[in-house]
Amino acid sequence: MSDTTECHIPPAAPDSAAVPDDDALATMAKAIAHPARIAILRLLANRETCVTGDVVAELPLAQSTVSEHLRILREAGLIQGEIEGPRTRYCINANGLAALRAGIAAL
Amino acid sequence: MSDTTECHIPPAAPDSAAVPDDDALATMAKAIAHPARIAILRLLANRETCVTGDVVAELPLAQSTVSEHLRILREAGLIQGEIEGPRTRYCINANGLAALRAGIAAL
DNA sequence: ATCGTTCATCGTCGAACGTCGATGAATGGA
DNA sequence: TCCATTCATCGACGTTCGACGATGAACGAT
Repeated sequence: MSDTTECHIPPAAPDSAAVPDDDALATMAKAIAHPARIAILRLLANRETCVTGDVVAELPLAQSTVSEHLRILREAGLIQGEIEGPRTRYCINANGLAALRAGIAAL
Repeated sequence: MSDTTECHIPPAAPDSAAVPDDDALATMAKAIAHPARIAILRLLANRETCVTGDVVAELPLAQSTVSEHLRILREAGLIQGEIEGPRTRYCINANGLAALRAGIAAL
């Protein structure tokens, strides 16, 4: 059942795209308010292999720094990570991204 | 010819919605990454009177703090201000907001 | 010409951010 | 069982942010 080559996003809500409140929107905006985190989002959107080590290899930053950026994105709800043995596989959280878009659209 | 009750947005580009580069996107995202600035954008979107003093009156912040927030939004290209005698009238920059939406959409 | 109003800018101070190296927990392989 | 790999967390350090009061420039009215 486990699929190690694909990040399986749980079904969750299909695409309700609920508009977040101001604080949540500010948090999500802050999450993408850094070039490194934008690069990470782009990386996760364009690759199916989204293990932490891969992200570290693509960025000119220390492993601890990348881990911190991943934490910020995860806590903002824009990505999600699942532990996979000794490593962690990250992927885009489509719902979070939809909420961000909805929040911006509602401005 | 001068219209003191309406913020006349210069025609500019209709709605090209060019996707900004990562740094510009990060700057715009940082601009809305604060509840007070989100509140200001909402204020400017819902009112036709957008003089600095009005914004100050609506927020629980000092005049200098609001002025700083307005500067950040202006430099990010999300709002624009025109001097009108002793006061300054601000309004939404539709093109900047469209660029932000385009940048988020392209993530 | 003088005064009051309006607003941007400056200086300051504490809090939060961004980065790094070091450390340690968890896992899988030898 | 022991070791190597992977990653999150911690502590430290410098930078940036957010807030304020004070100051001064620009303008209109008297």
